[in-house]
Amino acid sequence: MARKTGSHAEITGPKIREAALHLFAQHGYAAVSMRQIAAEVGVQAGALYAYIDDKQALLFHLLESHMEHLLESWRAESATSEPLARLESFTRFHIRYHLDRPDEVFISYMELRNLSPENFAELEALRRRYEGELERILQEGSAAGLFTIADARVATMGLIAMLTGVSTWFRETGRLGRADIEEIYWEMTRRAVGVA
Amino acid sequence: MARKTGSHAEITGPKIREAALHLFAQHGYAAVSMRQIAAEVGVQAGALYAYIDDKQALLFHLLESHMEHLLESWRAESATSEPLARLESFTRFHIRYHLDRPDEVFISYMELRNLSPENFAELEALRRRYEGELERILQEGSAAGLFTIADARVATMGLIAMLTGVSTWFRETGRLGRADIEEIYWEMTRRAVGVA
DNA sequence: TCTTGAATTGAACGCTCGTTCAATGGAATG
DNA sequence: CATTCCATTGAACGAGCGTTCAATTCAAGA
Repeated sequence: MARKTGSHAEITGPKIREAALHLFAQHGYAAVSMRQIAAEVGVQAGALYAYIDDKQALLFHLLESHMEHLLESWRAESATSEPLARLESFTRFHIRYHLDRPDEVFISYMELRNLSPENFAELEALRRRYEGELERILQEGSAAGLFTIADARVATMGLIAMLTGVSTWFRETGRLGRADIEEIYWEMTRRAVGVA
Repeated sequence: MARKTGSHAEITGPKIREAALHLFAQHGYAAVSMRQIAAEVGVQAGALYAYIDDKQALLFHLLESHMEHLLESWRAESATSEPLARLESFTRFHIRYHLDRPDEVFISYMELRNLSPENFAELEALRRRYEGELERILQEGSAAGLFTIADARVATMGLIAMLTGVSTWFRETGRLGRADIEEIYWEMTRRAVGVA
């Protein structure tokens, strides 16, 4: 047998990315074999290479499109309002987005070191752009006398780490719902920048 | 040739753990081969098995002793004083400890999923105990009316994520020194729990 | 219905993996 | 100096790795 009944590039392509995303998140890039990905898709390992150049490119494109989609989504939601409202908007967006995509978030932080140097550099740039969005809010709020922040860059890194961390422990079936989490984290964020 | 000149168990044993720690942190557990570790130590791969049961046990013992040492160190430093001072003490301790051991910290957060279920459970328990130390401070401070916290557990997770995150971006040669970082993070922590 | 081309198979490539173990040579003891 | 013991070698094991490609079969357009 060769071509399978009902086989289509538009179906198999996305399926490969989904399977890879899920498996990479679960076991780690290095621990997942092309044969495992293929099995999840329902094809033989060789078939994957009609869709990807190699394993490395598969990982890179997953991370790249995650970061690009993150940036696009934020820019679509971000309105040009005053700093405090923008900070609240960013905080809630970040939490929501990260809770919605635990696999993408996980591999974006875990698998950076498995990228080739060039791919790593490109992803770093995207990550910095996203961090820059928050940093700019903090700087503008600071300049306007609304926030009291010793260092915008450090505050950015601290807040992003805190907010992103939610995806490592939050469980949909847990004691608190998403709305509760959003509220608590927003309060902590607001206070951290010196707004009572 | 067999036994090498100057070979000693007390030397090779620690060397293996050091090499593994460093390589796991750099490339990830799954991406590092026993032959790579052996090469770093300066022996053949087979020699490692005089010191460890298998690769999995090597990882586990690295993570286990890191967590145990972290707990011991905190308990040695932690005095029974009032909550705000304890919180400050914890904050500064956590930052200092994590900046001092970037490799241990890295693999402790990255390689949990490469542990067998039993080993994972044991490490989770240690991690929870450490988190519990902070959570208790927050609860006591809350009960004493010193802190204003919506949920001690969520605040714990948020603060630990923020504080631990410092080790992902801090560079010894950077713009700010350790003392600066400690100060800024302590201010953010203090504010986050509602202490002006 | 026939033809063309796209999607997939399955075998094969050369390598590397974690792990075992008999053999061996240096260290330690007396 | 002889002996014992310990640390290590180096080859070997079977398995799995990422990747390639000729062969094959199904889908789709004429």
